[in-house]
Amino acid sequence: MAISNVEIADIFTHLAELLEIQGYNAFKIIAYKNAAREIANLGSSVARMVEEGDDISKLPSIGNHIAEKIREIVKTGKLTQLETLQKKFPSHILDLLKVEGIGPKRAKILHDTLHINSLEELMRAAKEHKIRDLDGFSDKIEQKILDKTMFAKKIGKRFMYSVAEPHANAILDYMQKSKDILKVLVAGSFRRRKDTVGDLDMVATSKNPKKVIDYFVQYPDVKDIILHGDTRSTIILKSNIQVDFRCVQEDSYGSALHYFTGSRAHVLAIRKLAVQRDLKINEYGIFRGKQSISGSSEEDIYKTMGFSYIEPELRENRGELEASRKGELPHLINQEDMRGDLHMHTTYSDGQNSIEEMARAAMGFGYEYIAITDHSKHLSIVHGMDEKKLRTELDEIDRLNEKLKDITILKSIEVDILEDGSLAMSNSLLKELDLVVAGVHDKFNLSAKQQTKRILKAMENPYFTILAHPTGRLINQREAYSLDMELLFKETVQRGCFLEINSQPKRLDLNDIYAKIAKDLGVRFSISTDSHNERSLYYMKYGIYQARRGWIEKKNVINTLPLSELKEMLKR
DNA sequence: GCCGTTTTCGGCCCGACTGTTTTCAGTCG
Repeated sequence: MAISNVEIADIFTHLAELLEIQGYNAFKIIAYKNAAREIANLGSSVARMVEEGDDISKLPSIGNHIAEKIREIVKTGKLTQLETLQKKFPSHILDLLKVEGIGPKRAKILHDTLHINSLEELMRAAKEHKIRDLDGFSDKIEQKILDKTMFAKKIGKRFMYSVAEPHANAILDYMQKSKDILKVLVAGSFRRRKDTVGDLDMVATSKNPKKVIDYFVQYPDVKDIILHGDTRSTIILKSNIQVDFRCVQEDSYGSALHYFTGSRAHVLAIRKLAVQRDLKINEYGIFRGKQSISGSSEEDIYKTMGFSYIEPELRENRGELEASRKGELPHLINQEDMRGDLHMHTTYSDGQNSIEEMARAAMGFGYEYIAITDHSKHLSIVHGMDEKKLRTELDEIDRLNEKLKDITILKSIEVDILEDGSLAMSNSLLKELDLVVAGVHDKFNLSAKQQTKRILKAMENPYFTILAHPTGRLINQREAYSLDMELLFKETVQRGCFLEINSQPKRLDLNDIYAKIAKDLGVRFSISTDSHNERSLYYMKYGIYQARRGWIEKKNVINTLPLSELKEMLKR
């Protein structure tokens, strides 16, 4: 399997950080970081481009030097320059940078004078008061390091969107009660609906920022106050989520919101364009000389720079600026577009509610149809159905469709794709179903070649309809299994199958980057909840968020279709 | 190391907060 963009990007990030600690030219370091970001965001596989002889030095932020390094990485799987550096600096030294208050300069001093290379060694040195007398340190900084090192070790993970969400809503609610606040919003990756959130960024307007900040740090759920200035503050909640708060005057709201919504890559790209036009953009507005010419709303910012409004989910510098300028931005899908949910479980397998309970709950969402997709019987699935049990379930669905007039229950199954690519249910039964959702639930460690072959073999079955959670990743728990994604996407289109965007908060699989690649190759999707009880049907919104980040439109999604059209679509 | 609608050289996004700083370096986002 060729090396992934993320792995290549990581190599350049590590290279940049190690060079930074060594005190190399700052702009060279920025160049490596820019290259890393560009590669991580790229829609197509860099390794594949290299193998096919494309000129990667034409890519933004990639010149001849970095292109040569990339070719070395693709060819050998590693970068000699980085290996050499790592021999000099143990890999754990980069952990020091995760401690609040330690940047490259202080990390270098700690390494050079006290030979500190890990968080453990840092903590020991701080406890023994060896740090306070170093150049650039003090007893106060030493104490801060001691406090923060504990924290750095605990964290290091991003929070799932659904975990951050209630905290974001609660603190937003609290801030709205301040009488000094005019407007307030949660910006950052949360507003961009990213599947994981590193911290929460809040932006507010007020005539009296100081008062607002003082109110902010009194939030009852605060564990620690990191920073407490006149216009900004940073706190840590008891849940260990960091919240950055920024307060500006009302005529700067648009630019502040834009800046703190990010992404960094998106904002930097626009700032560069501004510089080319002799303008300056900061969080207070767009300036020509000292004259502010824009800033009160985001629409204003984009218009001044010659763009149509760009939805937060698209702001990743993945082509949205060019698309906006050309008037080719997608019309992103909305929750209201959904007419049904095509993946859910009942007590027939590992779900907690009956078919009727699930159907009635779905009616509450205004759905026209649902598909019941209980598990097939297989070693890895608890309470999976055999043929007899599925037959019983189908009979019950017939009775319920007679009884319930406002919703149609489609007959389906979540069938296992076995290691040899066959499906764990006989075709004589599968052909009676309206659709077949199939998924991989074991043998995650096959090689990319084997895993891809397994799934493509399964798709040869004429009753195969939708591939469930295509990469199997679980956020913060399990990596995606190795697959040749582009081949999978092309074959999916070729065979008239569909890919799922699974809305479970810990799955969100396909993710945004793959969804966009797949869409561009003509793949159509099902966005479904994989609900195991009636309460989780609302997960649909998380799947929609992920789809929007993947530039997905209503027309790309089959469960936005009216039932009659959906049925046509499901015929292979 | 990258990049170019005055440039193949000389720039590189921009500002707030902290510490102990009397004018700024380091860090962070």
